[in-house]
Amino acid sequence: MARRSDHSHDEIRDMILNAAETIVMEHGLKGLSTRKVTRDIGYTVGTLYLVFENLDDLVTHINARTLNRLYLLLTGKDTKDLTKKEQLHRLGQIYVNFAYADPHRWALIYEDRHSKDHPMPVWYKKNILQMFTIVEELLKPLAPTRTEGEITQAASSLWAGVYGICILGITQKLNCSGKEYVLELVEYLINNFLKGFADTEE
Amino acid sequence: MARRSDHSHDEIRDMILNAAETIVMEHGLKGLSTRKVTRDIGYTVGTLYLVFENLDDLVTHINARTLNRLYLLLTGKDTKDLTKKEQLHRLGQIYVNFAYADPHRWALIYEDRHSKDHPMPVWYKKNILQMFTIVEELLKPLAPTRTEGEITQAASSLWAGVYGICILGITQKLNCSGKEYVLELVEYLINNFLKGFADTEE
DNA sequence: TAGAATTGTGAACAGTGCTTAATTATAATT
DNA sequence: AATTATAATTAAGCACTGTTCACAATTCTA
Repeated sequence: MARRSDHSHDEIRDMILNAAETIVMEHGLKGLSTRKVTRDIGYTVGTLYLVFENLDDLVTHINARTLNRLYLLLTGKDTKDLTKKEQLHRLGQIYVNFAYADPHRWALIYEDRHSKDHPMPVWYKKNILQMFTIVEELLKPLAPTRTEGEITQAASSLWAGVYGICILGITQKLNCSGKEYVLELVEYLINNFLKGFADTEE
Repeated sequence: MARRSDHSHDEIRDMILNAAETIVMEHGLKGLSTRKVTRDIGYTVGTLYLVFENLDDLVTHINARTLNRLYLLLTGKDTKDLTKKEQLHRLGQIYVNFAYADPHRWALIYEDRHSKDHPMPVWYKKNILQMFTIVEELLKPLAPTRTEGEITQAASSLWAGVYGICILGITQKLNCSGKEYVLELVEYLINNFLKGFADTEE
């Protein structure tokens, strides 16, 4: 059959993304396959390749969604009554909670390794780096004397660190992997880092 | 043919590990397959399953090798003339250099996700955690008043952070991914962390 | 209503992990 | 030395994978 128009191009795109996301949440990347996804939405493999370049492309788009969701969470809460330092800790908590809420979906962001032949799309890399700018904005007022380059460096350093704790926790590579313990570790890292970095106590 | 005895059980094991490691170094986990590995050593698939449980088991053993190599590097250098703080920085440098020397092989450690059905073998988890104890030993004299639990926490927090920087650098998820920049970030993290953590300047 | 355009299919290709019956070379026994 | 037993290795097979593409089915246009 053809042009069933049961669903528009964009609708199918969304259906595929939703179905794929569900599979990932339940079974991780290993459980994801083109046939499963399209079977779940009542289509066949070929259709997927009308909407996405290939499976990697689909994964990239799932991750873009995840990153956007996370971004909204991180920037959403009203935190004007908190000090910058407290806001940074809050950021860490949201991050860890997000990761632990759907480990598979979150970890997928860091599972797709883009080789030299298949590099990250530019728009997607922006999505990734967006994260760090949130941290930069919070670090700026904590160290007014620092240059922009130093702020960038500090944000990269600290937030990559937070990520590291988080992923090692979720993949059971720490001596203790419960969410509470990971939250503690993140708090600990931020605290100590700030003692070395911040000019003020605000 | 049978019982060729061209190679002993253990020899085949090593041949498989070597061949697999080579493939991983050149093409990453995605390039690794049972057929390729066994073809490379002049055997057929079945033989692999005589020596390893399955492909995941093989990967685990590759990683164990990598971890041991790394452990030897981290504990090998004579650093008695350095302060504890300097030794910690040296540790970070060795770690980053190791990762960048063979990114695929190093990253493989963090690519095998063990699910609940297939958890990490206990002996292997020990291999992983071994890393952190090196850091603990260096942190102890820097903060003599802290309890053992706090030292463990600090080491986990700091070294998971170092790992995070490293993996995000290698997988191009930082604004700048050169080795030199990653070395800077690691130095930065350790420096600031120690300012918050250490009791002494030694 | 005929023809053009588009949408979706599903078979095919080359690969994957893993299992297992059959085969064969050696070692042990008679 | 001939035979039997044993263990090593294979090759075929299963159910799956990503990806492509000639074709079929449907709708739009003329």
